[in-house]
Amino acid sequence: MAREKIQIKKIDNATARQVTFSKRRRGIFKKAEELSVLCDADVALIIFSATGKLFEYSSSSMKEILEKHRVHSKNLERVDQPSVELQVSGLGFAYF
Amino acid sequence: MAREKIQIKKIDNATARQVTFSKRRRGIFKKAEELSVLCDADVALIIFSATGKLFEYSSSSMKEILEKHRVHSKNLERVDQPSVELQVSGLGFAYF
DNA sequence: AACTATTTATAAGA
DNA sequence: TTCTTATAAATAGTT
Repeated sequence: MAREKIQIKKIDNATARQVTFSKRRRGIFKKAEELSVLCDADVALIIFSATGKLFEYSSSSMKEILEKHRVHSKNLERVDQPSVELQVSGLGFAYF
Repeated sequence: MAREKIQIKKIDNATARQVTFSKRRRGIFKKAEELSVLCDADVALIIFSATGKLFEYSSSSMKEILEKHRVHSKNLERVDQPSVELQVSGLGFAYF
């Protein structure tokens, strides 16, 4: 989202991909934090880099959020996609 | 990020909070999807609204990502914050 | 739900 | 990797 518009597909160049990963990882962590604060939501974000490195953010206890998630997942009711463009390779769900 | 700059604190008005939650939730799901595609990363995002409703996104199998996370968490090595501004109430970690 | 002024995120370059 | 900056994208307030 900057000097030039880019296509959302895997970045070929490994160095460029690493740079983008670092920048966007920071960005999404910030978004997660803002969402949790602004909307009083509980947010957990887990990211594994292509090299297997783990990065995580949680607005409260990761352990508790994942446990709450486990309980909710037991009684899944409906599914929802995040947006039309993201339905190709991504999976968006909403459980109630 | 729009007509006026806002402070990152809980939105008082319940209706406004719900609207912002919906907008930003879509935004962060998109960011999660883009990050996973561009950087070949595996991403899991779990959001509980203030009313307890669960929304989740995962670039691949949520179950598998959480299992991989569980294994990684067993041997935590170091901690890292996402950004200076986000250290107040948020928790940012990186395990290697 | 749609619009748009403005802020924010970020791609490319230094 | 950190900084800069032009531009794309997200979004706050409004309708």
